[in-house]
Amino acid sequence: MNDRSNTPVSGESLLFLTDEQLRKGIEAMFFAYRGFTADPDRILDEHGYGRAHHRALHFINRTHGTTVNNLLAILGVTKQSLNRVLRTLIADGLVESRVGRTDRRERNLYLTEAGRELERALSEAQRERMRAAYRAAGPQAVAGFRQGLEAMMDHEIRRHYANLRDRRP
Amino acid sequence: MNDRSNTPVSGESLLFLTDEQLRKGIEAMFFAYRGFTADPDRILDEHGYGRAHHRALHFINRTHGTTVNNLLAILGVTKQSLNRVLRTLIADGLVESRVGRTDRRERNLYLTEAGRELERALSEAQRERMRAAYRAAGPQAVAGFRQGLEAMMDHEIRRHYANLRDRRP
DNA sequence: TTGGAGTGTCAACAAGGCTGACTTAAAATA
DNA sequence: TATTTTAAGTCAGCCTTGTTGACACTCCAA
Repeated sequence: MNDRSNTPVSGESLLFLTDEQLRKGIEAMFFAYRGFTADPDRILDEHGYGRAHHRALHFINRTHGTTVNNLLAILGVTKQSLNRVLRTLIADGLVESRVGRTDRRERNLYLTEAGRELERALSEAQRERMRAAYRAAGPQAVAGFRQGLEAMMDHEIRRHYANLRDRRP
Repeated sequence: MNDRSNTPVSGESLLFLTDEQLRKGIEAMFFAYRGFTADPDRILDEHGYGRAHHRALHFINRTHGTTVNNLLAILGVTKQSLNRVLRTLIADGLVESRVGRTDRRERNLYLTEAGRELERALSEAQRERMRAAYRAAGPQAVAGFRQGLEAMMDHEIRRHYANLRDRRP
């Protein structure tokens, strides 16, 4: 329809992309994300949880002792929405909420042993999928894959992500 | 925790990936998908639609005259769920549903001019994001990006995707 | 002509988003 | 010290989008 030409993406060129090529990328993104979440979704379902729980577990595990406000910023949801999820995770003994030491208004969040166990099962499924994808795509594709993903994030979120990356214990 | 080593992914090696590297890939996937849907989400919101409407518009546009059953298979939702979305799109005059000519039980779905217009706005936002990502990642990353995404899909879905790709008019 | 496929619709429910209003406790500040 | 702001939690209510289950209609094909 609006395709400019049939010129493919050539090695080192100025990057002419047809609408057709872009459409394929868009659909690949859609289907890939579905594949990416499929395995955890099955595990979560067995426990009566959803993706929202997975996200919370992931980021609490990744930044031990993070505060509720911090989590809100990363996840980009409302306090009420997150609270509903956190409440069940705490009630089920997967997450522990401790009053902050320096600022007693804050709550620091930690995974319990049970929480770590579920998180490990979820992330292992996802890591395995990621490994398989990397294997299938080949070593030379790995860098390009990550670069493409990072370039697609919103800038502020990418900053967030970069900060998180460095702040690791 | 379970990191095997600090050995990075090396050019042509056997692909040893640390858990840390995999975790970064997992988070990149999460944040990238959010960026990927952010622009269309804003447009959809102005029209009172959601992502479900976007998906329907996309695949009807992409395979003109597709049947409801076809769409169900691609989207992976229930008939009832899709029907709710289709009903509003038809009522709003964005989608036309014509009784099948060869099999009058089937309905063939088409975008109206208004439907094409919205679809174009949505996909243009997404294409622009994709172009920017490719530009930022650089030409040598483009192939790797697509390969990584395709390798992450479920196999049956990838077949679907491949078929769709070839069946284009 | 009958069975089954494709489609549509009704009802009811759940997850997980949202807004708005309000409380409590603690920290920061005037 | 008194006041304001901040962090967290909660209640109520709404929306979208997913789910089941039941059922009706059309119409093709055996």
